[in-house]
Amino acid sequence: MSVLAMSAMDKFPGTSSRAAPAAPGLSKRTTSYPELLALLGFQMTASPLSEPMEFQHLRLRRGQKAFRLGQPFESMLAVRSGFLKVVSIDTSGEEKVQCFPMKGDLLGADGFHSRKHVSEAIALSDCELVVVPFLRLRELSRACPELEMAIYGFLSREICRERKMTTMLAKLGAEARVARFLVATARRYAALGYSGQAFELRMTRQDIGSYLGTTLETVSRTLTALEKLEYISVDNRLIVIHQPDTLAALRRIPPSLGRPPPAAAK
Amino acid sequence: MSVLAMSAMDKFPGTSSRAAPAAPGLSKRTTSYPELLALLGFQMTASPLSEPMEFQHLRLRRGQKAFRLGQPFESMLAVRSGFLKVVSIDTSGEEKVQCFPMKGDLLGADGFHSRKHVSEAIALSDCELVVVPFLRLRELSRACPELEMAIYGFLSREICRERKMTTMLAKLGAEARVARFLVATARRYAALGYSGQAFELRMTRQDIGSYLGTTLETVSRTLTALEKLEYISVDNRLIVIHQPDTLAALRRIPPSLGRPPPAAAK
DNA sequence: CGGGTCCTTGACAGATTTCAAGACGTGTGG
DNA sequence: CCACACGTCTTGAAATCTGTCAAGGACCCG
Repeated sequence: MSVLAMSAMDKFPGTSSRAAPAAPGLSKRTTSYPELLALLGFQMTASPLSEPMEFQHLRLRRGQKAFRLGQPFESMLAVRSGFLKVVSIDTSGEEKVQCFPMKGDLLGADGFHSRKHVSEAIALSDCELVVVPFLRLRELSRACPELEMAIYGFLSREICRERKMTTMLAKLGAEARVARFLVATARRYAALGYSGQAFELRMTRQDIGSYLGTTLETVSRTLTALEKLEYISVDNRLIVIHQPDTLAALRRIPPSLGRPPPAAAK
Repeated sequence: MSVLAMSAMDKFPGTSSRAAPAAPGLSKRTTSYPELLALLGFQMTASPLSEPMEFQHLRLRRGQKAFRLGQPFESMLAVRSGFLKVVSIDTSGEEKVQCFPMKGDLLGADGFHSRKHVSEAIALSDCELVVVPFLRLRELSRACPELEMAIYGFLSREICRERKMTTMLAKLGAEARVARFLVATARRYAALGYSGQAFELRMTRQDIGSYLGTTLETVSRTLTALEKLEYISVDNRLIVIHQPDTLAALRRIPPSLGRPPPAAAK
């Protein structure tokens, strides 16, 4: 029941050499500092480092956790490949999906403050992450003022994103939120060089509902309705977007369309 | 209609010596670096500065804006006294109250990223703010690594707060959100040394509704219901909290209580 | 004393959740 | 290869919450 109840039974990922079968582990592969900057999209003029610096990788299989609630915050994690969800768990046990990180995203910014992770990161597919130790980051930002600014910018961007999220939750109906989620997801895929037109959702309807502040039923119904309107095609988790602009601007679905008419039209 | 449409007609606050009657202005008073750190709650071991550093003040009268949408981001602002609201305005003109800063809060963290303000800060009362130029901050953090960490911590805390907000918006009903808003507001007053039991709201019902993702009517009705339950007392903007713990734990108000019964009880 | 803003309250429509049942899909073990 | 079990997804109907529209009252400022 307590937040701390679990901390004793969880191994810190990667610290044990003889890892349990289902435990995540450090891989022998590494990523160099310049590679890391490129992965995160920090466009900086080279790196003025005296010595080369390498960052270890963390491999996760589907369902494994990159970090757990209450675990001490020691590193940030950059996603090199794969898909995850970050779930916050408040004191009363309520869970909420906070984001769906993918390639190029950086996890753990929320832990800076309390020095403990206040959420869990769960792999939705096999993943390869780059471990960026907090202390290492501190050294680097000292040596390279541009990195410091980039980190400020990164954190600030995260704040902007969260504010957009609160605005979306506060002002839009559930259907519009689902529509925008699809568009946003499409854009993220497109930005990585994949198709922004057709893609596969890696999370369940329930995860989407949790993220968007609605129920899995509403997500499902909305997808069906959007398909009937021919804005999208849905085949289980396969999504094809036909009218991204319409979706992005959508505020509500006319009652008569897509949804079953109320028996007898009045 | 455009975001940029207004930028030309707005004077940058404090830059003109002959300020318009209703324009905010720089005051001659200043705050020293150590004072600023104390104001923001940064608990750091003194300041290893060679030369003393003073920060100018910005005075606002009720209704004036500390910064406007689209204005270049040059400074952060620390609240020394008074109350404000920060309102974001998206491309389609939708406004949403993002937060209600008060003494000790720092405004403008969202502007770091785009180098432009993406929101407006409006004084709900006369205010005195401390202007913290971005570039100055950069110098200081170079000289003082502890400050750099404090800034990371500050930004990280902001992210955590926003995440709590999205969780609240996503998981709680409107009545519970209003109840928690009251408790949170009470705690903020208490943290500043004021009474956390009785206080005055500085914002309108509409502002609260915008902040909480509901309507002013629902806010008003909920306050009335909570008063009937004797969890609080309401006298216009004066709030007295009788049962903070009950309020904090409240999830919904039983239909029969507080609200007018549906004509004939079934 | 006006005029305006802010607040309360009621009635109704509409959106969303809840509860329930069944279909679909996938992976496992026989 | 099939059957089964499980998690996931869809769909329906009813209950509930919340927004919308409307009207009146309270309050403040000039």
